[in-house]
Amino acid sequence: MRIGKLADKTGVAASRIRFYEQYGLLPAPARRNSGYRDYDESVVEVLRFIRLARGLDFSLGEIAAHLAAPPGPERKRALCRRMKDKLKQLDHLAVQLGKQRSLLRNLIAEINVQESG
Amino acid sequence: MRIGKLADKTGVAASRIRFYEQYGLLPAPARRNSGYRDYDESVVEVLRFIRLARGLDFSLGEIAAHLAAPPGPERKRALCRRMKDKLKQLDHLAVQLGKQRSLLRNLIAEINVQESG
DNA sequence: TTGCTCCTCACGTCACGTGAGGTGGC
DNA sequence: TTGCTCCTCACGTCACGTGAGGTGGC
Repeated sequence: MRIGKLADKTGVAASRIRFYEQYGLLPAPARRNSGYRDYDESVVEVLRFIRLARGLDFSLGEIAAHLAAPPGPERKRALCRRMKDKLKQLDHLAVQLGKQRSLLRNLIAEINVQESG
Repeated sequence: MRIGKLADKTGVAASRIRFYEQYGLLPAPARRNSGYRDYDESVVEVLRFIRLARGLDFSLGEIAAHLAAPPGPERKRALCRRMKDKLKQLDHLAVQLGKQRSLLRNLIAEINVQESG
């Protein structure tokens, strides 16, 4: 399958797929005589995993570390650790975001009381 | 006052202050014979405003637009509009963040049930 | 003289998106 | 032939941080 089809199937833009390949996240696929990339089905699952992980704000480096490790209980534990760390980061972010929002609401309330600014 | 003192007073790193000057957010200060920047007190307030606005995730472009406009009721209305827009963006972000967190919690729960991965 | 502060470039960061300029394939 | 897909560079994005290499000032 060509890159456009893969992009449609996974919801990952072709330019992004090429970027992941260059970055080393994805193996270089076979090429047709024309030079077009020719993917098989197995990469679909990998790309969907990457998409999920990116959606959870994992960096490409973290994703690469996971994909490079051999499957097994050790990798599973490492993944679990990463996810728990990430959850803590997101919790912290949520707190920050809550502060930003209440500060902003206060500022909006204030500005409507002042004479000018 | 030199840039180091200004950095201490405002909590904004000297490298960042220079960057804001180059970007056009801050007016170029006077210079001593040595070439050192020489600030007066008035810039402290401006920098603190920038710091507050950046903390609320306003872009430098948005901040520049506000600072470039002449003070008065029109600028006040524009600022109010910007703040309300920003609040909506932050509300949206909070929703996204909530989804990310619950997805992550589910994944963590799942992985502890599976045999391996 | 020492050591702290300051100066100006210039490059790196992160994860891509977007052209430019060219070609394959039905 | 048309028009869609694909190719490879190379540069832009955003808001800085971090050197390199040099100098002022007590």
